Amino acid sequence: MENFTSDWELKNVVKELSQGRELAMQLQNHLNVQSSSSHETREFLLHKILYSYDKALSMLKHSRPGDGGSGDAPPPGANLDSSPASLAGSPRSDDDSDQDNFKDNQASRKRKAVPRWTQKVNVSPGTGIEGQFDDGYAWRKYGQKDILGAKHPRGYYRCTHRHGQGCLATKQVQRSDEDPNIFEITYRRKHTCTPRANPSNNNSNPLIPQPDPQNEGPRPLIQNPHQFVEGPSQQIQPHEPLFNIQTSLKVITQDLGPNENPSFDSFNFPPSPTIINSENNHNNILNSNNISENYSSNLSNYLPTNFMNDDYGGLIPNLQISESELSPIVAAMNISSTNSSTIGTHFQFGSSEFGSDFGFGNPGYYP
DNA sequence: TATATTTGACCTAT
DNA sequence: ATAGGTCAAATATA
Repeated sequence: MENFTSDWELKNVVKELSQGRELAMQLQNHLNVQSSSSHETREFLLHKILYSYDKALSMLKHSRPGDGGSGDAPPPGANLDSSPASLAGSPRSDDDSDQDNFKDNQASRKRKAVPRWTQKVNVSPGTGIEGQFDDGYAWRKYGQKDILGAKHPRGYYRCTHRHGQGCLATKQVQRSDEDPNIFEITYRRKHTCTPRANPSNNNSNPLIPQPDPQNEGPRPLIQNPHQFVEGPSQQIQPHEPLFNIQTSLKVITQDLGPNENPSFDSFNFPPSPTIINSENNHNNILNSNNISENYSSNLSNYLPTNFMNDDYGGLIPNLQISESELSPIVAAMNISSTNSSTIGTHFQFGSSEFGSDFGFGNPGYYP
């Protein structure tokens, strides 16, 4: 077990290191030339580099025994780390896989093993905007609960297309006790709804990644502009490599574990936030080789180039917010950002539950 | 009127 | 028994 449990892990380490090198070279170019690159750009590169190294080191340290890592696929149950405090008790993941206990009622009520991944979104303070991200998915709030030990209630959201299209994707938004500016968003299940190109979104957010129209249909919708109590409706997408950085918001994403990252994270900020994200690309990136390219393009422009969709098992988290609100918000963020604002996201994958569901539509339950 | 949110009750897992 | 997650009626908003 001291060895990498799987080729997959080894590849990831190599990939991370290669990526770090690539990024370092880019940074070098930026430094040499007085290019138009801004500090943010450089900082972004720096973050990426550090992240890559940290990640690689982390993999080396843990080199956990893998489960069955098969090939390139990410091993399903690895937890890298931590469970956020706020998420406290939740994750348990293992699923026994018994599905059995289903009562007749609603399967949906059962907390079964469902793949889930968490992202932390840091929003600049004072803006009052608690995160708004538009990943192109529409969410509808269906509940809110006070969580033991947490100062703020947790909001529960489901895909708006649940009934219409049977999309079972859900997410939970929990505001951090310590940092009110941080929201932990846990996604479950991937979207199965059909995509529908929504012009409005695109227009406003050019940066927004677009999932494939064919696979999943993320469509940018917005919903409750009005209230956001503790849980903003936001969407994050772990998968796509796009990060939008639109304002000065910075998004930092990290994935905790190589295994876990389902996909990528992409955040879209309508306006123009700056995002720093890490990638979790293992999965996402279908072509690992191109990763660097993607980054390059992203880094340079901060614009996403192409994404792939998530096909990764549907783990696609989203942050969503109403655009209408975003604009203003973003603007605010920009301002503040100068100094401090940042939106950071961290992904954590949860554990376990990736088993079979991971791949796609899960069987799980349908309404 | 249609759609989204709020909120208490209900259900399940621990 | 308790905490977390979901449902669904009531309410709010466009």
